[in-house]
Amino acid sequence: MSANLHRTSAHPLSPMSLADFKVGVDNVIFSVDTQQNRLLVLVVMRPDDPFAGHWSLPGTLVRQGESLEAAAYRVLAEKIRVNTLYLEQLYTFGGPERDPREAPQAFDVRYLSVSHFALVRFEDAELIAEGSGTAWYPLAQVPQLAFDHSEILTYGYRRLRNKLEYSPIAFDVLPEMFTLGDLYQLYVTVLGEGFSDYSNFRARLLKLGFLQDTGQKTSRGAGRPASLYRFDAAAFEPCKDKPMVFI
Amino acid sequence: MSANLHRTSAHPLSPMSLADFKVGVDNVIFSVDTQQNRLLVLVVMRPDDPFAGHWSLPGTLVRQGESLEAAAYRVLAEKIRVNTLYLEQLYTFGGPERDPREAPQAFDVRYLSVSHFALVRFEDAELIAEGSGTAWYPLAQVPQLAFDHSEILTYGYRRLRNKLEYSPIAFDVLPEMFTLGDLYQLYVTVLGEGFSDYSNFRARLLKLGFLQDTGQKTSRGAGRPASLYRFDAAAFEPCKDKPMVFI
DNA sequence: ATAATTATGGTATAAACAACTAAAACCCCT
DNA sequence: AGGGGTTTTAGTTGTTTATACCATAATTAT
Repeated sequence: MSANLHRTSAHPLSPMSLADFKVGVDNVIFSVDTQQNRLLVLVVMRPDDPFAGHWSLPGTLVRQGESLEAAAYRVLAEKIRVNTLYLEQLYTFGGPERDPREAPQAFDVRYLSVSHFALVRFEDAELIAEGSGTAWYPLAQVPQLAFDHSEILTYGYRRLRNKLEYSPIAFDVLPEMFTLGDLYQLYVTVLGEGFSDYSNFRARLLKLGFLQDTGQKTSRGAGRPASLYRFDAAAFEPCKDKPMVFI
Repeated sequence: MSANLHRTSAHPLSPMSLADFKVGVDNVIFSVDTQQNRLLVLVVMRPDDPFAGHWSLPGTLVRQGESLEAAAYRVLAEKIRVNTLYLEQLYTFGGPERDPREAPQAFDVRYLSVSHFALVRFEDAELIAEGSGTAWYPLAQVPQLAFDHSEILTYGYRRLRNKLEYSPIAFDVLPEMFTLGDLYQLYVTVLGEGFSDYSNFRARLLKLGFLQDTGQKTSRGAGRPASLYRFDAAAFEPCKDKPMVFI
């Protein structure tokens, strides 16, 4: 190992000191079932040890020449077929004790997890190889997960709430045209009630000015038909970094 | 390489597909010089190739048995002596082309940077080995940095602004007792003016109720003596996740 | 028709924001 | 000792915004 591998310190390295890593990505993939108003998380059954037979977040090890983001998209694509989604990096978990394969004496390999967070449209998210160990779980009913994945999930849920409050990610998973009721239901399902009643939510969102009325109406069951709106990304620009709702 | 190294996919691996990583941490270390009202960034001169003679963020490779956070604290401790600080993980940069040592054909090692963000108290941050390649630069005058470190710095500055707006990190680097003027100056130095004038800033912060008046006064030069306040962490709890100022 | 249901468009009240003004308590200088 | 400059402190006022609540419109179900 040559000295210039060491990037910033001027000290020469003792040959045993650097760790070698395998880097994985683990995805917290959320979806909102607007039929049943449930917030769902995608989990997979581990086929092999360690934690064989336990649920975990979908993940993979990063391949040669593959970016972290590409690996995250690949994991997602291996589990579900979906076109409409939002994905971003979440946090990197890398303590030396997070994986039981890293026995204290076995200092030859360490595992690092660059976790990602995704929100996908439930209606067109088609599970690949359903029944064989891939499942949507309502958030409150997700079982204990392998490794430190439960901790990652907690972190991801916090990010989801934050994103929904400050970013227009809802429109990445809503249909092209949607009603204000659809939008409100999505928010209630994720954030719970108590952030705003429907009437005030409506007034606030419309005032922000990035929802354009398409003129079309929809009639779904009883009640007055609702107007269909479209998200106007350009008109959203001034609203960036400002909260859309207050929790 | 045994099959159970592969963590979640059921497919067997071709032996060449996984990447081996060296993992580094690179720190964006900010400090506020309240004497001159300047926001400073710590940079170090690279002694070796690649980018020998260029400035970069202080960083190091992660050692065996060392957590990411521990590595970040170690880098910081190697460059400055400081007791009072805030540190958190920022983002992980890991594209396969971010380091020139990763030649397209040389797929044997990849470099990953788990960047961290820190804010330290300038008054008791003592540079180690000053003159020999460690320097505080005002943010606007930071030169082009090695690798993708300029991008990391931009990311870190965005995080700093965000943290200051929503979190009580200012009190991690202010003295135990401080005046409202001190606090305001810190905010102005980082955020620029235009978020609130001093009078309204005062009224807002005091109303939030987590600043307790110590009863003591300080007299620094001309003008009426200012009250000294202390940050009350317990009283801050209800204010968590609510913005302290509006940009 | 009538009731139930859902969408829409308000109002009133209280709180918060923004710009500004005035007083208080110190320093320094003559 | 007194007056001018400086900085902290404490407001005032007009405008905007959040919150709770209500009335009406347009549809489906009975």
